Amino acid sequence: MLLSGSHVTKDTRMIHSRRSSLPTAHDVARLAGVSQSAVSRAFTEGASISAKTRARVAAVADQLGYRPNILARSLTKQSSNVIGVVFGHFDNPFFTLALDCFVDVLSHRGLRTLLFTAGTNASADAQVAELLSYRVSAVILMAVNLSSTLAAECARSNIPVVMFNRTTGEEHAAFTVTGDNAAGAAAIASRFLATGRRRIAFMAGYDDSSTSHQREAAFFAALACAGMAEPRRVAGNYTRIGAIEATRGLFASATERPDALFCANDFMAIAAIETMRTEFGLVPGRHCAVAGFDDIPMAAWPSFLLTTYSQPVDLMVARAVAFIDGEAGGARDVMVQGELILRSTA
Amino acid sequence: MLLSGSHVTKDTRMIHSRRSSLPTAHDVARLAGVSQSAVSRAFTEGASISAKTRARVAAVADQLGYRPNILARSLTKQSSNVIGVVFGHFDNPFFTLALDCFVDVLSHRGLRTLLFTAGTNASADAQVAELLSYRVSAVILMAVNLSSTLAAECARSNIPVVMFNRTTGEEHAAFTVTGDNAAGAAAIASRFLATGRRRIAFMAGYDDSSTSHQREAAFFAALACAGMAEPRRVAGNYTRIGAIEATRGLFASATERPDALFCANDFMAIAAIETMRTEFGLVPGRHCAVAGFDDIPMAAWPSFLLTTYSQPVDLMVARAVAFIDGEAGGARDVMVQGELILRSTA
DNA sequence: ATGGTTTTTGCATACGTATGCAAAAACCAT
DNA sequence: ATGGTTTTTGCATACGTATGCAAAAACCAT
Repeated sequence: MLLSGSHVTKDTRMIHSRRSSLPTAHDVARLAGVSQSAVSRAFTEGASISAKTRARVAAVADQLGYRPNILARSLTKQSSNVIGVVFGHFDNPFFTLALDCFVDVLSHRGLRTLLFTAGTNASADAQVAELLSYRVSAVILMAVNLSSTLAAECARSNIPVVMFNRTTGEEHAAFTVTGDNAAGAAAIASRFLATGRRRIAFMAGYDDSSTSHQREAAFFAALACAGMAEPRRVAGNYTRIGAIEATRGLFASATERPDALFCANDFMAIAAIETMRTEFGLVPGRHCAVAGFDDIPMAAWPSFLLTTYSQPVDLMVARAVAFIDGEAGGARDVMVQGELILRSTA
Repeated sequence: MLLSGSHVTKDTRMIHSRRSSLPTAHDVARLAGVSQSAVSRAFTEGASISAKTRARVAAVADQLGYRPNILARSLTKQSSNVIGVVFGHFDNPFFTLALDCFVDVLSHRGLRTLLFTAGTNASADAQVAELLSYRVSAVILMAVNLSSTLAAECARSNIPVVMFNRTTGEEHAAFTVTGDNAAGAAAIASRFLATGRRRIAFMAGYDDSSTSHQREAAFFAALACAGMAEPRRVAGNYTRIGAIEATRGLFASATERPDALFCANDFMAIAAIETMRTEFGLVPGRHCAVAGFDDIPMAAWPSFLLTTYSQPVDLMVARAVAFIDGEAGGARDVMVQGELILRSTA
């Protein structure tokens, strides 16, 4: 009898429900001699239950390996504890850092992250529609856009939408968290002018990006204000290859080469630095000043030592999460201050 | 009457359920004059329903903005379509690339990604326990470890666990996908020897990492086989700062400096290259050969041009997903071949 | 038109949990 | 011990969907 392995296995399984899946609150209730309600209450903070029953339930639950089914809980609670994140730029460390930070901060609040990806400069409509059917508690869009119709649909369902590092033309379509694009661009313009740069160029991100637009506008305005002619403009589309090609375009003709270049983010600026060095033999900071935006960790690496304007990721993430928590005090658009970080490229 | 805005608002809301949340299948059924079952069937591939009813339901659903509640669906279907991913290394591009790839491949199969983070060299037990209560369909562990007891609990619940770029001592505790650590390390040893390197060093990852162990063992074995003395060994713990400090340790004394260094991954190798250059004035590839592991995109950047052994991310991800799909044909451990990528550092 | 076959439909119920409500139990002051 | 108050408990039901089953409808060949 002791050798009847299949019998033993079956017995063990029968402790749980019939399909060898995870045990339910009913299983625990039966074994603990209480009602299913009691089991539910034992796992609910502050529920009406005596310490004794809670302990008994906990013991049995432990024995069976019971954990409440969050799907079922979400169904009755009408809230899922899940935050949908739509993500686009895995190649840019600024965003992977922010994602890391988001997952971490959210998890400390008992919130989970359901991750979606959007094509680089596409709108996140498809992903957000999908997120709606997961009944997420909130949506975070990291550098992706959203149509106003879908934003309205989220609003109608009381699902807050936070746009991270992006703004939208629409009024109050979503919460927004951004760095100080205007101040940063202006600070970099000042730096270029103060260090005697005169043939200034700008490398844009991609067209649908509000950050690129705002940085460009403020940069151009600051230069115009100082009486400079309009700078040369190339587009790197926030990609490495785009930035490399844009840099080649800028320096192709040996005459009229720029002596200063502001790239709309660090990721492109680093590509520009490398291209200037290896393809044109230029020394960034001497032959041509280079500045970026974000202050990603890589900007401080000795290979680059990039001058840039910082976007404090931790703080931006904290602000975004405050929106979700409804702790933003009525604000809908938050701008986080950064600072000019001078290194050796400008 | 037309000015009675609140009345209008209330009316609009009443189309949906009472709490201004998303409409349900019952709402759609009522308006379309069919049963809730019909609505469910209209949204179920291959269900028994006439084209006419399906069209009518679709029209009403569209009008109301109805989407099936996936939480409820998961509850009845006993499967969630959600894959839990536990992630540790946001700083190493190899893993962010892999994560991007995972999310993409999974989404094309209708699977969603619930993302958790684990402390760098910690075990993922807490996260996996949490994942169990979300009734995920599978768990992917990216470079994190899992206790055998929790692996057993997953097995008991029929939840496949895939360890990505990590193996476990336990037999059959989980599926594993790895690169060819042994072949890669051996290839790099050969390269060092063939190019006349004699004072060879190795930089390990962290102690709990099977990849670091396997690369070290094969590297040491290959050198021993060629009659070399045991190489110097430092540990960079797979972090940038660790790698920088380890490099300083290696080159601190001007005598007995190594003339070749194999780092257990590219991320550390790049930090080593920078440190050698900027702090010791050495030219990687000339004064000291440097090799890494992974072939992350950055390894090909002109600033580094790192010789390395590749781990094809796409293929590794595809293999991991095959395990989840049960399409692995009974295999439990898969090793993906890479190749030695010669650039200028070795 | 008939009777048989196939398709479509709705009813009833299940999935696993949370919770309002009333009943039961425990407590407590006298 | 009593009656009142507070705490704890279980019952019943809801959350929103999927699906087996039987009934209804549609189809089809003669």
